[in-house]
Amino acid sequence: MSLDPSHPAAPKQQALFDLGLAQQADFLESAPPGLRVARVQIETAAALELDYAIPERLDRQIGIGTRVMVPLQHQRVAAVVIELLEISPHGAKLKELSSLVGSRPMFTPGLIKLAHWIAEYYVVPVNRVLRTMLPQAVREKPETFLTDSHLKLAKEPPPEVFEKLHSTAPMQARILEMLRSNGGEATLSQLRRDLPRATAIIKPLLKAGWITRSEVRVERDPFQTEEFLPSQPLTLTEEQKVAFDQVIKALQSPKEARPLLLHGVTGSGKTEVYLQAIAEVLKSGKTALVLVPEISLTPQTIERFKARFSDKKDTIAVLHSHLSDGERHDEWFKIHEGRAEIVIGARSAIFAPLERLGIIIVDEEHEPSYKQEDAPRYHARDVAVVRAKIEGCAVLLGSATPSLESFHNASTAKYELLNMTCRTDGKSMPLIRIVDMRLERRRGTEVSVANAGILSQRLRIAIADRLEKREQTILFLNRRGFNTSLSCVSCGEAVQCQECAIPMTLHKKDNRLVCHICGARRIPPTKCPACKEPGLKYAGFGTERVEQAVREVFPHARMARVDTDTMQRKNQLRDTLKDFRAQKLDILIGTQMIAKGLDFPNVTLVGVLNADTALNIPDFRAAERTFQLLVQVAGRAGRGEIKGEVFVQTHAPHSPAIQFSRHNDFAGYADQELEHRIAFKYPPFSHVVLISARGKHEAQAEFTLQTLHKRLENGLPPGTLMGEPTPAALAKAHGQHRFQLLLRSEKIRVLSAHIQRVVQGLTLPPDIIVTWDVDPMNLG
DNA sequence: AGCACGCCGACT
DNA sequence: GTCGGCGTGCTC
Repeated sequence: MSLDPSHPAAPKQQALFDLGLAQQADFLESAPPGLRVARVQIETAAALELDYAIPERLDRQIGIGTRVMVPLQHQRVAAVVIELLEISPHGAKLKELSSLVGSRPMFTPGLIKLAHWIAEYYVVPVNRVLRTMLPQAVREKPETFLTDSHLKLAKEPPPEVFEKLHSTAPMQARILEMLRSNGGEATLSQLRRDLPRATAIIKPLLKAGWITRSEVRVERDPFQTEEFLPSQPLTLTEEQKVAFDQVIKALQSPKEARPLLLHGVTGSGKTEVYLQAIAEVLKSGKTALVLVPEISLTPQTIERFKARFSDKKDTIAVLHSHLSDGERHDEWFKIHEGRAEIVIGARSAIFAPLERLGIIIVDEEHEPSYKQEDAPRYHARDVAVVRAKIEGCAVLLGSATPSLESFHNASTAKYELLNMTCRTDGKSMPLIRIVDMRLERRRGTEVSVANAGILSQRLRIAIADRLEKREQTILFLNRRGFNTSLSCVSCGEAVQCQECAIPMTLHKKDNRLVCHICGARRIPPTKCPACKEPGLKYAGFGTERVEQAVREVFPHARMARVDTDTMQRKNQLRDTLKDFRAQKLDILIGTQMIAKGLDFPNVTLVGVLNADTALNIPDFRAAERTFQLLVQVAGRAGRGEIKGEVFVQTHAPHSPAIQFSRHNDFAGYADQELEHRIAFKYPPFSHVVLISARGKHEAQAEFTLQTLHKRLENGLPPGTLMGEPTPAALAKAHGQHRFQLLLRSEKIRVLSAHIQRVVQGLTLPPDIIVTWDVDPMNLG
């Protein structure tokens, strides 16, 4: 991949084509005649389904999923057609649809079904779901493409004309020459690169008829400046072949096939299986949808797809949060107009309007980022399974550390399990060494004392060894800042944020205490804000402190810190990772950002500085998260020729998450964890619904939730376990007090329906916000 | 009686 | 979401 710095925003010229082309309504052939009534969902009004008559002039242009404008009282509002009928029960009083929005249905019938499923399952109004399904730019400014003027030499001007122009209008002559040397055509923006005033100069030429002008669309392509070296399919290992054959079977009879769960250890070549499966899908004229977590949606990931399908890389559409509105609009329309065969994207790409879907792939299916944190609070992996069912296509979930939900579904034969246990390079998994920091502290070696338990002696020796061998090290710590708390020696209180109930973190670079929830900053106090005594003591360490410690111990090592504090500048992360890959750096210290998906062949040592952080979160998934994190982080070590080594520093060396990750023993870990889950009726043995109330007034928030609790008790479906309203783990955030209520049930559809009933008749105090989350990923 | 205000249901 | 109907309660 290379970047062309000369015209970073230069529109891609190959993508020019006539504006009118895509607007032919070829989908109409399938619209059945005789259905005169359209049932629509009003976009702005929750659960408002109304019937409208289809006027003659729009006959056969209206299908399920068409966006339309309809008269509603005295207004004209946007709506989506969800059903076509012969007659309406509302008979005579039907008004007529006003007009179409866009030149073809914005939703496929499958997506309309999916929207209703989501609405019911997650207890959200369907209009909210439909809204989420379209990117904002598509919803608000559909079909607003960037255009350019395509200029063509209409006829070759005779020499005397040239001569005359040269003396009377030299600029005009120059433009004619430019066109001639460019094969008789060019775009206006091309001309303007050399002649900024070209727009005005071409006017007389157009008038005289020497050139013609036509408006063409220009794609805003997020990858226009990048080149991709074609790659060939790799030879599959035995294990990959077995997995691949199962995928092929599913592709051949998708309606009978179960969702596939591909459990492949890090480095087992899951992506190669995806790529070859997609190639099969494309061969049969179908399309493929690939979901990846936002964090791994890096240029490297996309490069891999574009490189493999380099002959048709223009048929790959990419959807993620770092696109500009314009780019997202154009990528979406590329899919909408049927010009995309492969879509790669983050969570919301599950709503890509692809037709003829052959397969949906969800990579890293265990990733919590697939859960949307605001309404509709859907889980893209679960939505993918439902969409595949609706579309009648195959669905493949992949992970080195499957979620227990998916693993359980595989154990109970709802899903089909495909295992890949070996690395493709035949290398063994890295050695994982557990360092008991309690012993380390007791031992009190001079270095560990100086570094307040940040680097164990064993890890320090290992780093020194790598520095000597010119191999690289990654140090991982899931906390930013210097110290993680500032507490009073007298009363023990930690300095908290005014708005949130958490201790503030010291960021030494600008000597401020920072709240990691709301971002509030304050100068560190010298006296305890609670008891007014002096004597405040910092404790706990973050990445900033680690960087200092490592610099003290290894003053000559070249290192960089990667967290949101250091990666503020655009492209800074990319540049740092590039330097690390080019071995201009010896040590990379960082948070989440460096834990996942990265592949550096020369990294032979990974240190997890505090494996306990994730373990101590009050959430029934804390251990599962820790296990996943350790296995994924360990996967960063030894991707190249040399065997990797991982040091995991912990105060809880015997905890199962840590012990099982040591041998990369997923099955052992899962068995053990599932015993807990079944004992406490937690997922996957139930579905959880988390209801919360928050507001400025603590008592009011609590009372609201208590009232809701009472209402839920009335007619609570049998088999539902309902807790009591309790303060949330984060009891106060952004100045609002938070309470929560946990419900569990094996029959989530029944519970959802009950919550729907209770919630719809709810009138809330104006300043209290109540939310409900079906299958939450965060309890707090 | 006349009017402001807020709640609630209808909107096709 | 927005509008209008209707009931309540206050003012003239």
